[in-house]
Amino acid sequence: MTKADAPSSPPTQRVTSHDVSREAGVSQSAVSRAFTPGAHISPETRQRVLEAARKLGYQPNAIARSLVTQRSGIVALIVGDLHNPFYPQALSQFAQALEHRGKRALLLTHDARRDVQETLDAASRYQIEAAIVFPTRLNSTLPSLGDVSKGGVPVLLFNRHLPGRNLLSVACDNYAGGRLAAQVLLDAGATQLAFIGGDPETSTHQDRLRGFEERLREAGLDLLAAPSHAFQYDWGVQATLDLHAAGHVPDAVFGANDIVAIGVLDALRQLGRRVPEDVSVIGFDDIQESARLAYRLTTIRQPLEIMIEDALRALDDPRPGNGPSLHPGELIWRDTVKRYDTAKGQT
Amino acid sequence: MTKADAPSSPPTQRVTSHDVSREAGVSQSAVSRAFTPGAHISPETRQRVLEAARKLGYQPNAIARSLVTQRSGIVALIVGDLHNPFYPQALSQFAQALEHRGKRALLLTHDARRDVQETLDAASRYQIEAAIVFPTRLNSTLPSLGDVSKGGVPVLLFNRHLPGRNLLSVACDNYAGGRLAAQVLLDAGATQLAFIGGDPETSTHQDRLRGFEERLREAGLDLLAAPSHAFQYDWGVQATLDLHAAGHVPDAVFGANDIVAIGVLDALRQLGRRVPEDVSVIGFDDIQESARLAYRLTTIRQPLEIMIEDALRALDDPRPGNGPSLHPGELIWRDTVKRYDTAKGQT
DNA sequence: CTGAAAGCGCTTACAG
DNA sequence: CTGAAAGCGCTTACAG
Repeated sequence: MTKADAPSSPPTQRVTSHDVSREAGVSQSAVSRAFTPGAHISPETRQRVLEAARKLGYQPNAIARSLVTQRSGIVALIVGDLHNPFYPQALSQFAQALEHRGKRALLLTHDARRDVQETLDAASRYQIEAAIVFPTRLNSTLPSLGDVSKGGVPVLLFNRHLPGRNLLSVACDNYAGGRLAAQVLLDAGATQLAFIGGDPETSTHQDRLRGFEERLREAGLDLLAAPSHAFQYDWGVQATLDLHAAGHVPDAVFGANDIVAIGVLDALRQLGRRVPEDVSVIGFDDIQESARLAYRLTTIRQPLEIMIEDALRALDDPRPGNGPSLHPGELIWRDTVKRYDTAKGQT
Repeated sequence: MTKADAPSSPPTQRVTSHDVSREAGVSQSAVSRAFTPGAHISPETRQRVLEAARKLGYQPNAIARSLVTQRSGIVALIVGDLHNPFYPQALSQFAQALEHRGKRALLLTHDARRDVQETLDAASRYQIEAAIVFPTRLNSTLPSLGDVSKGGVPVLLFNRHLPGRNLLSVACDNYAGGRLAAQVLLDAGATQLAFIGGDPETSTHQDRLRGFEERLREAGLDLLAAPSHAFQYDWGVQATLDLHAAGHVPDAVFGANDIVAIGVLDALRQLGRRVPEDVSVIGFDDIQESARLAYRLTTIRQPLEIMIEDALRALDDPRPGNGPSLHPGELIWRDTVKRYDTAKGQT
């Protein structure tokens, strides 16, 4: 039943620690110890084992190891649709950070039609040590998420905060970011400020809006408008067009994230409005696309690396009360917000 | 030593098939059978087991199953840097397609500093059934890749073709795509055609260039220039600026991929050249960004879904001679190439 | 259809 | 330091 091997290839079939022990003339335990960092084994034996292993092309079976150690070393990365390029970037950085810690990332997708719980169940069969959930919209699936968290495996929400839940969470300080966006726009001399939202059910949308609106109110200003729908380019375009069609002409727009803000910019250009002379635009995330010469979007950068480090740290010590960690966003000045002095000159 | 449990949470500790068998009053084998689709088990017993399982929150241990069945159900997805948004998209679609087949994706990163072999070794410890490699530049690591392929686990290169190697490979027909790009640009009336390349060591770059150049030559034309460096936005900008600075003024540019072509567009705009009136631009891939109103890039779309299906099919039957599958690209007309009739009017 | 038992490839007390 | 042995949680012949 074995397929004919290519001439030069070894007789294959999986090579196990027994094969190596035979080759090295030691016990199977010794082979195991040779591959275990802190194990009690003489340097000579280890050397002999390692050589035999190399000769046979032996790689320890991580599956078997997981079974006995009860630690799989696997962390689940659960992603929804990846329309927002912010997430792929986070994803690969997570995978890399996990590897640095000797762990592996199991990639699972989650579409809106199914419950996240299903995906988490599937993941739990692989004895994952933790799960990191990249959100699209999670609201509909909140209840079940809590259970998993209790069930033993810590679940961490990336870039979302679910108030009142016993979930780990790492996010940017979106409220402060919202305030910062308002501040920047106010400094630019804006008085007619609009917020083009994303998915209104998400904490990112809500927190950014709240911070933005609050800061405006402190300045004695009301929001010109705050339509919301989805974190998508098309929506940014549409909302901007609608806004102007309805006679609401902003002199500053805060896009709920960069993808939306880029849609805003393209719509503004189509409407013949000059950025930043006629209208300032600021976004959130700082994705690659925002730096294109065609956009040069001023935005608030999420400190991805720090957030990821923090996420992994939190997962190492998943205290139930290890509430959301909030990281301040960083203002990235580019060309879509009127400069202070320019504003002064014009006001 | 067990940590104190939260009040409402069950006594936890992993629940196994033995726990379920006890609860259901059957043997452990019966529990196993209840969770095995085609197994010989009476509907009643299965029902009883399933209920007990639900009650206890039992999930079969996929790790243990893998050990005995010798099939992990895990496929490694090995990614380099994800600067090109084409790959994240492919990545998540792969993960999804694998799930549809009951398999899981193990996500591994590969940076240019290390050998792909290391990553493949790490993956093989998890008894992966196959590996799919998303390239950045693979040339330096070719030799080792062949070995793994022979070692038993099929390795498939996505979007690259390594001639003469015993590797599986799925890619777009880049040669034909190059010819198509030339055809489209010739039809637009162009006579001064430049190719802005990507990484010159990659098959995608080479094949697209070859097809492009060949078609030009058939039309009695020479390439105006064909600088190459990397599949990056900044390079597209730089190369275009350099080209013009050197006095090579193209009336058509083929960007080796969309990211490069978008850089070309931005540089052209900066130079004050009108697209497509003064110069036509075509790209390759059809990433999301290409559809932005600011770009509306005419491009050749890679048939991602078909390529992925084909990749998974090939992995199911990894015949050594299952050479590269080539899929034709699809021309996506947008606004960066002069229309035929327009061209006619102007020529 | 059902259960007892062997065994997948490891790790880890336990003796020596 | 080293080896023999038990056991991680399953699947799967083997009898019945």
